[in-house]
Amino acid sequence: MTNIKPLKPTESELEILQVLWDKGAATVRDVHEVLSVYKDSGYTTTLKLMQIMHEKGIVTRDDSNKTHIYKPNVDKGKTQQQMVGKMVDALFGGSASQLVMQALGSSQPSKEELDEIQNLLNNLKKK
Amino acid sequence: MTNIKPLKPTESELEILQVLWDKGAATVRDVHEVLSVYKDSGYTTTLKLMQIMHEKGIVTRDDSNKTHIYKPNVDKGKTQQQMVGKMVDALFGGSASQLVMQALGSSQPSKEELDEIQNLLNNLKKK
DNA sequence: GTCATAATACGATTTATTTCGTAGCAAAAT
DNA sequence: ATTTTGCTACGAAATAAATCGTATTATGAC
Repeated sequence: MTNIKPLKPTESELEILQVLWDKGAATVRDVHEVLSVYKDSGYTTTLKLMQIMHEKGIVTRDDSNKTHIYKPNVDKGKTQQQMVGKMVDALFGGSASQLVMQALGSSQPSKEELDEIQNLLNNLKKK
Repeated sequence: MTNIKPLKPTESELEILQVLWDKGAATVRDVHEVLSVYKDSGYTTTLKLMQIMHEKGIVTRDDSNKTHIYKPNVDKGKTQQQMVGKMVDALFGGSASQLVMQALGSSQPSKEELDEIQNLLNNLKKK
């Protein structure tokens, strides 16, 4: 069972989840190493955040060894969906396609990405 | 001049901006009336928030009369772009097309919307 | 076995955000 | 003219989020 109620991770929690989703499992140090590339907060800050996330149930952890191993306990897709939904409501008057237009228009998607989107679009059109 | 630096409106500020973008201009009471449909914070809370937004330059106001008139001072499109960008970074590893896939996949776009997106897609492909 | 290293725990502080209460004032109603 | 109403100003409290410092402990190197 992975997440039931609409949790709303904070900004920092999201950054940490990114890493956990990417790696599948990681220690605090692993995560901190990644974050420290673009943030300059200290190690214990990351530690504290991950401890809080554990309390909240956002991550699980294996503390059978001295160095704990953390895993995400919320589904990436579900979380994305929730956050996108919130943004669509808050900023695009409920219209997801408006958001799509905005996102597509102001990024530089590669040919591969465009093809991928085209495929999805074709599938949607069939129905 | 409408906004230079990447301002990042808070959650509440975004709610207020929604109303201002929609109405073009509004008094504190106007805004509060709308918000109070789905929030239950008091009038002075809305007032204070709008005063802060004014200090920050997010809104302008005409205080030549006793009842002040507020207008948005950040561009809706720009703000959407910024917020979407933030979300793309925070949740989609920087890939806008991933966000697009997510948004498209989990909404039910109408035929018209799909066509509109297709057009945009065609334009992007030309380059 | 001692020491250095690297980890967790956790309280406290800082910073940001939201909320409200109270005071003061102008305009309208009586 | 007095009262009531509806507004702004603004300090302060409440809440939430992020940050850090210090204490403690386990593990591995020597």
